[in-house]
Amino acid sequence: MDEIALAPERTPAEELGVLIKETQAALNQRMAEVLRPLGLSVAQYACLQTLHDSPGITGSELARRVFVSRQSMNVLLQGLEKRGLIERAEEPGPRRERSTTLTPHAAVLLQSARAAVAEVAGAMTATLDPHERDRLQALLVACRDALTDSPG
Amino acid sequence: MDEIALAPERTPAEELGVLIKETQAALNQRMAEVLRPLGLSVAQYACLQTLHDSPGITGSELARRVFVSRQSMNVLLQGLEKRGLIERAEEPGPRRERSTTLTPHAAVLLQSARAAVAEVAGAMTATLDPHERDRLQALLVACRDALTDSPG
DNA sequence: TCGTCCATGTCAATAGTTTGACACATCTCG
DNA sequence: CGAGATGTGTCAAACTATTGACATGGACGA
Repeated sequence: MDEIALAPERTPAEELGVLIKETQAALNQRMAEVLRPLGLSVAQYACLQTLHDSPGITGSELARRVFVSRQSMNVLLQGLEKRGLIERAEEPGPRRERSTTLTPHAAVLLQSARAAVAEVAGAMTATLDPHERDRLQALLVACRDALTDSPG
Repeated sequence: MDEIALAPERTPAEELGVLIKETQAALNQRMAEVLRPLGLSVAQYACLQTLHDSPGITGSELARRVFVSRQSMNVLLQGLEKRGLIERAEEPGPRRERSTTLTPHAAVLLQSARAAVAEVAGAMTATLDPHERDRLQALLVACRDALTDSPG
């Protein structure tokens, strides 16, 4: 009763691709859930967190790290500025860039957000021992680099 | 000169989270690049591929598997229908569902798309031997399940 | 020095997605 | 049998993000 196998099966590599998407989607959803009570979207959190790690960074660089266009990052920053979470330098910098930094208010909020996100991430890797975690990290780095290096 | 470590460092689990996002973003971008010449977006490809694996599936179920709302899946399907890639049953089914199937034209197109995507996925795992691939898959499954089981 | 090139910031238009709401059909349980 | 719960399809509005375009301000090389 089997159909003739004209349709090729899904390769292991493809299954890995959908698995990565599934995992990322689940992680994103859980993060959105725990960040919602704080009034933050995942993109906003990533923005604040990156800004905390690299203060005074430019908007375009921020956009690259968060994987959005610099235009959407701009509107995102406008929203955060209105809420008093960030401050942008008025004086245009070396090129034309406006240095962006977190306000004390944002630093406090970020602490709560970080705790919530860390809990989600911890739950994700709860069943993994440290060795397995390192192994997973190394394998993912290999996949990411293989994807980003090849195109040029 | 060290600042007091009020700001907690990023935990290994969190680094894993951003790594998953980076890998998924890179994969998505590469897929978009190779699918663009075929006139397909990544979402459209995922839709056709899922429909190929499970013919006659309902739109809502399709939306769940592709991780979009059933409303956006609806407009997505409308676009595919106009291009003659899918056909939706007029007769409302058991509940109110309209069975959706691929047209022969879509099957041909999907073959090219599958080949292109398989190449990208293969490049991603090129540096991994089969054993490492299986290990990565098992670890990702553990992470995904830990995220989807806990909330309920 | 000057012209070309690159990068940032921003505006406008467009496309894609989500949220909220409603009608309809089925299932389930009292 | 009947009322509520559940699931599907669809419309409208709001939101988010992308693409395209432009001005501005350095950087680099002839």
